[in-house]
Amino acid sequence: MSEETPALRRDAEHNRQRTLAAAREVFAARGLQATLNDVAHHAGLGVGTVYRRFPNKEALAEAVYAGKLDDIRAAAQAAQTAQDAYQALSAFIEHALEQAATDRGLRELMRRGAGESELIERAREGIAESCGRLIDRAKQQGTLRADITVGDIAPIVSMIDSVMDLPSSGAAQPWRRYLALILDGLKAGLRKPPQP
Amino acid sequence: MSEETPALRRDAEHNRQRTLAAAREVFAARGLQATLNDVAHHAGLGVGTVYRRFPNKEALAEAVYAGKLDDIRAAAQAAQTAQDAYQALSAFIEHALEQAATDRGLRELMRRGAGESELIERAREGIAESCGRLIDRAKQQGTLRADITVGDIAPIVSMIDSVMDLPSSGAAQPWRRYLALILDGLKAGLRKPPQP
DNA sequence: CCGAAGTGGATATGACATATCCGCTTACGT
DNA sequence: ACGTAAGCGGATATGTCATATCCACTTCGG
Repeated sequence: MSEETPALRRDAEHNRQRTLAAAREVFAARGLQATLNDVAHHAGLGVGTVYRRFPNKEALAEAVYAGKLDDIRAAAQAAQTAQDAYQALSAFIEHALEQAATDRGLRELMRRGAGESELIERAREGIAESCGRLIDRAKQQGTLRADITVGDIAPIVSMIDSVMDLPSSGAAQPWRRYLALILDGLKAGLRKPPQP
Repeated sequence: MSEETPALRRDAEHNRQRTLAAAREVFAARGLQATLNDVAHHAGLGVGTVYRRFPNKEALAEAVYAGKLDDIRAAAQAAQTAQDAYQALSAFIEHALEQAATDRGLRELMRRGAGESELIERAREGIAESCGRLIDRAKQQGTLRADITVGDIAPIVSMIDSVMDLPSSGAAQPWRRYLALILDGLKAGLRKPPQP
């Protein structure tokens, strides 16, 4: 409330946008370890210009990804309205992974541990809560294995993530195959009966 | 044939062994990015001593992991003798992942792409060949889904690997659960029929 | 007991990313 | 138009870190 932004000069604002756009592209293509020099050059600007608007890479990354993470969180919340919870959960996971598939920076951000980025932390909380609700509901509907918990979502996402980093030889989006395989394994009532 | 090793002095040979042992421990615990300084210190030796025996970290890592990789390759070959190919394949994958589970360095080595280490390259070839045979045989025996290929093994291993790197909260070896989930998904004839 | 082999660890070297600084340029209110 | 505050560029200072070397000293072993 007290943080009055003094309004940027028009060219400065323009360059700020160019910086954000460049950062989005560079982070997506080369990951967060890309240099602010890289970003600046890709935007056709000097490094100084970038540092004038963003104190450091962390801040720039937050500006770039805050929106995307909110979208994902919102999607998890929106999934609550569906009547088939298992269906909604699957669709949400696939949706989230689609974002990750085209953005290496987002993948690296998602891999960050607990205290490494409170931006992620907040997103994770919201998403976990929504997923938890979906999971409970899906179990009640008898469509999800009873032994699945919220804690399984992160590992599953991480597993598919790792496939995306592989030097994909062959099919265009191999991760979809593996995701389908796993999601299928989560379904209730598909097990072969112990012994006939 | 022409490479005559001039036989080390007794203390030197002893230190070489200490270096290898320390490297095994340090690489296993902290990964290949650990410094040769770390290794030397952990062995109670000076850096110079380590560099006298191993020209660089790469060479030390090869000395450390050549054996382990050969073992894995051998296990893949040995699996051929089993009569149930699907069973043998599952067991082999689990065996390989058990090695990876306790050795971060090995995990990092396995993640290396094609041209990054010809040590891995050779191991990969042998393993791929053995797995290929097992896969073919399992399909013939009707125990493996027909759409699975050798190319699926690496991604699957990579997926489980990624779970091992996660800040495991909860069960001791979460990866076994996920491996079981996936292996189960590879079985033939478990699909729910399209519609009753 | 002597010379060759081995040792330690301080340090040179080289990469590399972060962030700053300041002379010059540009926007824009008057 | 013009003055000035805002903005710009990018060379470079700074800091970090791993690799590898060097050489005075120690130890082995014939």
